[in-house]
Amino acid sequence: MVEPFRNYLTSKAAFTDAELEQLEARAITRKLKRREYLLRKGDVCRYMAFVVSGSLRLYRTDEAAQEHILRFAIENWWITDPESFRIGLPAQGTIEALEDTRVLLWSKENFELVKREVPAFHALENQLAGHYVDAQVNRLYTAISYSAEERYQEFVRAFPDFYQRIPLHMIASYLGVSRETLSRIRKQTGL
Amino acid sequence: MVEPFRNYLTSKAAFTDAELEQLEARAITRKLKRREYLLRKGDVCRYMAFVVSGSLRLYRTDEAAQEHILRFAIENWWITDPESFRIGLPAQGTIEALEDTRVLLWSKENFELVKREVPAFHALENQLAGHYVDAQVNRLYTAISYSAEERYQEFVRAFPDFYQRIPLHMIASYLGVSRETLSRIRKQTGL
DNA sequence: CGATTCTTTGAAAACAGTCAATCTGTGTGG
DNA sequence: CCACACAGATTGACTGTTTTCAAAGAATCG
Repeated sequence: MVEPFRNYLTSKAAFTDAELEQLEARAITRKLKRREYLLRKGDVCRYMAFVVSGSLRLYRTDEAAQEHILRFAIENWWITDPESFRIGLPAQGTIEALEDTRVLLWSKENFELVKREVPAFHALENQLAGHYVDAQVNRLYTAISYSAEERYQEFVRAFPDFYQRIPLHMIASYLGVSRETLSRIRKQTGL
Repeated sequence: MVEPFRNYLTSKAAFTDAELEQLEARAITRKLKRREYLLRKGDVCRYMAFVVSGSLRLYRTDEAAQEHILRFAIENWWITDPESFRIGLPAQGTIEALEDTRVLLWSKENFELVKREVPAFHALENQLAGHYVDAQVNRLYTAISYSAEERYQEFVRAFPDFYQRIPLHMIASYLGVSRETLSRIRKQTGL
């Protein structure tokens, strides 16, 4: 039984004990050491992951071997390579643990199954998916509309939990600026 | 009966005549003149729109009154303000016709209803929503990883239909660069 | 045609990236 | 416990890209 996952679910909606057990029964647990990969570029992303503890990043690598971070995830966040998980094609992204991390994993089959078995979870998942789309649109909007400095301030505002824990050069990568530029922005604005 | 909509649907999946009629019966038709608004910032986005003919843009306006285009739509595309349509909150975005345009509109209630009534449409909608997320992620990736020139080339490659029809300053807005910069990029690369 | 919209151009300034060096803190092995 | 390696952060000098402002040219609409 995974306490943090249960707490997360019950904070979001009403679930019976039987449902909670059902959800956990369909998942497998996995521990990752810092720097370990949950998904390697080119492999099919077979799992939807819930972060029990620790943190991860999803990034893509360009022709010049530069890494560009698409998403962070800490406790109580979900993470996967959406395209690869959905269609079963080789992933463009890599998922790597930033700290020692514990995740719950559902295969696509089990994830679909458990959504059918537990309607409240299906509803929650729909809500999260919608929310994810909105967040994605907002991030795109800031990317095309705001300066590097404004994007950084927005990041700190929106994710205070992240910026205490995640190396600055990764935040720079997430924002689409060089680490040097981010360093200078921070100096100018006073963190 | 709306031919282009029927052609679109039957090209995507198998629908019976009854289903096609059902789908159309739940929609209303609307004609927009060039520059006319389908949605104004601050109003609730009540409709999911299918573009029968013409074209539209979805954009947001920042504090400096600059417009930033989040999405274009031409024939056979869907468009709405996703956040406002989903939660019923005032829209941050504006939807405006770029040409004289014909759309089919479903209210949220009718859209949900018709998905329940026509399972094949529900499945199609799920597929499109997934595809939309993937496209959104890819666009974000190009925004944080590529130069203005690379983003333009990618745009032309991905949307040859658009760039013949849409004013360049709007493409610049979509890409997140000034119109002057786009003009210079085009000169350098030879369109 | 006249008005508006759209596109291009030039010059200057602001912004961001690169390269190279240095500084900091952390943790590991001897 | 120290020395060393390593990852992360900062800084300076330089280069390159992009924006801004102002103006003019081209295309299109009514």
